[in-house]
Amino acid sequence: MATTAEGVPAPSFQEGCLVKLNPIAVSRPAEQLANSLKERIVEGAIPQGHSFKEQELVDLSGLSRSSVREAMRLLESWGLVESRRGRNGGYVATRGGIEPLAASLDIYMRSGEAEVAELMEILEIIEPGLAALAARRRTEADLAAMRAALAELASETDSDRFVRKNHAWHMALARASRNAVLGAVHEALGPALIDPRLEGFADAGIRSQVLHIARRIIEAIEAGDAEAARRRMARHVTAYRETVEARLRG
Amino acid sequence: MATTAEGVPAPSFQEGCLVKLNPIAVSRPAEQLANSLKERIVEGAIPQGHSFKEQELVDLSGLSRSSVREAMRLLESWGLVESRRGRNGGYVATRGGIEPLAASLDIYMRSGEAEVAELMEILEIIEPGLAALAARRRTEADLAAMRAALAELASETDSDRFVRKNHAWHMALARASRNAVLGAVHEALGPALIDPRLEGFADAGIRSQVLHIARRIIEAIEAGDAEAARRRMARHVTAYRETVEARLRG
DNA sequence: TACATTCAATGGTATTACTAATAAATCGCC
DNA sequence: GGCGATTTATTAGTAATACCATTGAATGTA
Repeated sequence: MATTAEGVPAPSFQEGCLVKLNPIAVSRPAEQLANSLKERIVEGAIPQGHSFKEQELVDLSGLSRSSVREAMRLLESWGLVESRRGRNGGYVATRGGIEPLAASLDIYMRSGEAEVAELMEILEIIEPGLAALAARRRTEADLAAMRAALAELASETDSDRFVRKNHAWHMALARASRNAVLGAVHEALGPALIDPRLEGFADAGIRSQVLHIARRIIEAIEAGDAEAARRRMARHVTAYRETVEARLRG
Repeated sequence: MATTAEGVPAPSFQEGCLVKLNPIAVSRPAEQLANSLKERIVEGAIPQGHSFKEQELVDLSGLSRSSVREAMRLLESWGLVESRRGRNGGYVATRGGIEPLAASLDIYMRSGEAEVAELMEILEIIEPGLAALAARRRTEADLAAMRAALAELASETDSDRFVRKNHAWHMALARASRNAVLGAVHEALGPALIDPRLEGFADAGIRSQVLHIARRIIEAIEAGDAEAARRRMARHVTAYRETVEARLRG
């Protein structure tokens, strides 16, 4: 992104515009600096591992140390820099990992923005896809992890813990899919699905059903049969949704 | 989520864990305050619209104004408070909207963390689901928006703009699905899918194919035929992925 | 009453001082 | 010369303070 001498991001996509008005004057120095640096890090103009000094940024931007620090805290919360104290310290540009995304998902879902019904829809859409991907890509380690999670699940008789361990096994499957974004979405669904109204939900009948289909899904994944894995998971999740809906209505 | 007396989030899903160590002591006052308030806002203990004064938080927390402000900036970046200046100003607790999630997705995807192949996988998994949901829930306004987007698409002959308008029509469909999370994921995919290697990709043949299948999908959505919409979209996205893959290889 | 002015409350920014952590540089001992 | 302990320099973290900018209520005036 183009920037002015002050390091403030210039408005983009307005080159041909004669009267350029910024309807909402952005007015916040820290935010402008943060966005400017964000763009450069994201598009690679600032390489991974590059280190800034706070003072350096103060001099370059003309802002106060407070504002520069504010900008850096934003970048930090976006996972784009890490701060290091002491001699040879500074802010190191780093690859934005999956954590900030997972945190945002977590907040969004737990804020009650998303209803349980919406979350179930997401499960119903992505889990069959994840199962299919897992069938194509699973390693022996993935299989071992899934089997271990399944064994944990099989030995659980408490409803509440069963629900958590069920989620753990689904997470093992998601990891085997090697799709980080969908994996993060799936992971963030977990806490949000623990609805207080579902207390004591997983009775013996439900537990045995879940265990049975889980075994069949793992078999398909082990065999590398993507379509079978997808189909079985789809049936599983749909059945789960219907049971949950009945429970929430009842 | 459970919190300690200090408001620091307790590690979740570690119930069975005997030795729970927090490897990195959280040590940061601002972060602790931010997390504490985050939990309370997310779980509703602090209701929407509740207003804090900066000074109030300074007194309650015993931290300096700088640290309190730092915490509030974090909450702001999470979309959980909005700051208002002037008399009767303060920080107002607000529902965390979809924007921070969309921003995180945007950063994650544009950081090169996600390969184009991974993004195509996501499309292939969620778009058929979105189409099915849209078929069940579309309003007349949704249909009008999709038709308008389609008309825009039909009149476009430039490859680059065609790709953008194609994404716009898919967005209209995603909005009709009324699933905000998947909609946000889909929206964030857009910029990341504009790969420089796909310059001039949408030639006349591809454009006419895309238009044809788009019309058929809209027909299915209009008819409320979820399965047809899903099927047609699945075929469409798979075909699109294969074309893109061929192009990227060639 | 209606409008303009003043004033008070509050977040935004800047400056300064000090603290804490870290790694390089130095010293002392063998 | 080399190695460990100590010192020192550099840097981010925290705090305190002053002032600016914005907002809306309170006040004054026609």
